[in-house]
Amino acid sequence: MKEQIKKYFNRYVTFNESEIDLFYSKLKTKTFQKKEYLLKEQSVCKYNYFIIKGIVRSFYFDTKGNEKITQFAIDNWWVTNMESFIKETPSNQNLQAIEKTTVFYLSKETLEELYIENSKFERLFRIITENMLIANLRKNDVFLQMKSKDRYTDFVNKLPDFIQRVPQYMIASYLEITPEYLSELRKK
Amino acid sequence: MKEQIKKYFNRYVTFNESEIDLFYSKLKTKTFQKKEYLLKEQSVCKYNYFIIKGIVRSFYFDTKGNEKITQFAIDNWWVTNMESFIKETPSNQNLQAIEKTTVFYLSKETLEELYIENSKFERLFRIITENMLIANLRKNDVFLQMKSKDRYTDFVNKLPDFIQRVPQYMIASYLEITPEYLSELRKK
DNA sequence: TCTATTTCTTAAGATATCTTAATTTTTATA
DNA sequence: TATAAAAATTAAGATATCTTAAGAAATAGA
Repeated sequence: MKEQIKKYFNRYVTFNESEIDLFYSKLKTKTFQKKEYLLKEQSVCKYNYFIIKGIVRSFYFDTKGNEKITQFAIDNWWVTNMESFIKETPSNQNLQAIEKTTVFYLSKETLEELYIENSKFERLFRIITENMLIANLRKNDVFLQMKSKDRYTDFVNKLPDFIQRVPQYMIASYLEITPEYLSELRKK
Repeated sequence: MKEQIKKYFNRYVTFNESEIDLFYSKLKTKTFQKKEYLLKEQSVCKYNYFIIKGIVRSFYFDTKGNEKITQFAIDNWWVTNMESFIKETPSNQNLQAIEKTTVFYLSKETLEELYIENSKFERLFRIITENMLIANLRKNDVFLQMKSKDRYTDFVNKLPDFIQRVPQYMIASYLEITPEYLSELRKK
C-alpha cells in the first residue's frame, strides 16, 4: 500500500522516503463490506477517504424518496463529502461501498498537522483540490451540453470499467436519467 | 484596493502588512469596458482574475450557436477558466465583462513564486480552491434537485443583486432555461 | 427626442424525458 | 437447485421544456 501511495503522490509533488513515512504513520485503514456505509447523511463527515481498492458512491434521497447518485469513486480516488468535511457541518449525502472496499482515511486535524509539519503536503492537497475542481467543472460541462443519450455514451466511453462493476440503475441515477428511459435509450 | 485585498485574504489566513505588500507588488490591475473580453475561447487563460468591482460572465457557444453561460462573478470573486489556467491548455470558454469591470490579475508563474516565497500563500489558495469546489458542488446540487422554476426562485433569493445588473436572458442561460420559457415561468 | 438595437413576451406545435405499472431477466441466498 | 430478491425491460399516457416566429417593450446611441 505504501508503494501505491508513493506512486500516487509523486504524480503531483516529489516526496522522499521519510516524508512518505511521516504521512504513512498518520494513516488509518479500514475495509468496508459491500453496501456498508462510510458516512450517513445528517452526520458530520470526519474523514477524507482514499480508495485503495473498491468502489464508493455518494448519494442522497430526493423529495420522492428516490436515491440520487452524485459521485462514484474507485481505486486511487479520494472521496468525502467536501462541504461537510471542510466546514464540519452535517452532510446532506451518504457514502456507501458498492463493492467490498479498502480505504485509508485522514481526519481534518491530521491533515492540518501535516500541512504544518511540511508545507509540501499543503502543496499536494492544493493541487489535488484543483484537480477535483477541474473534474467537477468538466462534469458540469458534460451535463450542460449533452442530452441523456450522449451522456450515457460519453460515460460508457470514458469509464468502461464502471459499466461492468456498477448496476445500470445506479449509472442512470448518476446520469440523471430514469432507469426506464436509460433502458429505452440503450435499445437504440 | 490594498485594504480590500487585505480584508478578503484575512478571512482565510492572517497576513501581516509586509506579506500583503509582497503580494501587492506582484499584482497588475486592469479595467475592462462593458462587453470587453478578458479571455477568448481557444486561447490559453494566462491569468486568475480577482474582481475589484464589476461583473464578469463565463460562456461558450453550443452546437446551435447559442451562448451558454456557466458562471457569473462579481466583486471579491476570483474568475478564470480553471482548467485552461492550471493545465495551460486552450480554453473552451470566454470571459467577458457584463459591465465596466476592474480586476487585478496574477499569472500562474507569479502565483508559484508566491507559493515558494511564503507557504502561507499556498495555504490561502488551497483554502480558496476548496471553497470554489464546495460552491461548485452546491451549484450542481441545486441543478440536480430543482426544476426550472425552482432554480429561478432560488437564484432570485440568493443573488437578488444580479437580477438588477444582469439581463434576464443571461440569467436564463445560466439557469439552463430558454429565455422564452423563463418568461413564461415568471408570469406565474 | 428619434431611431436602432437589444431584450422580453406570447402562443402553438414539437419533443425529450418521466410516470406508472406490469413483465422478464438476472443475481443472490437458503 | 429452488426460491426470493434485485435489476432491467417494455409500453402507454402525461408533462416539462424547447422551438419557431412574431410582435411588444425597453434601452442605448445619435
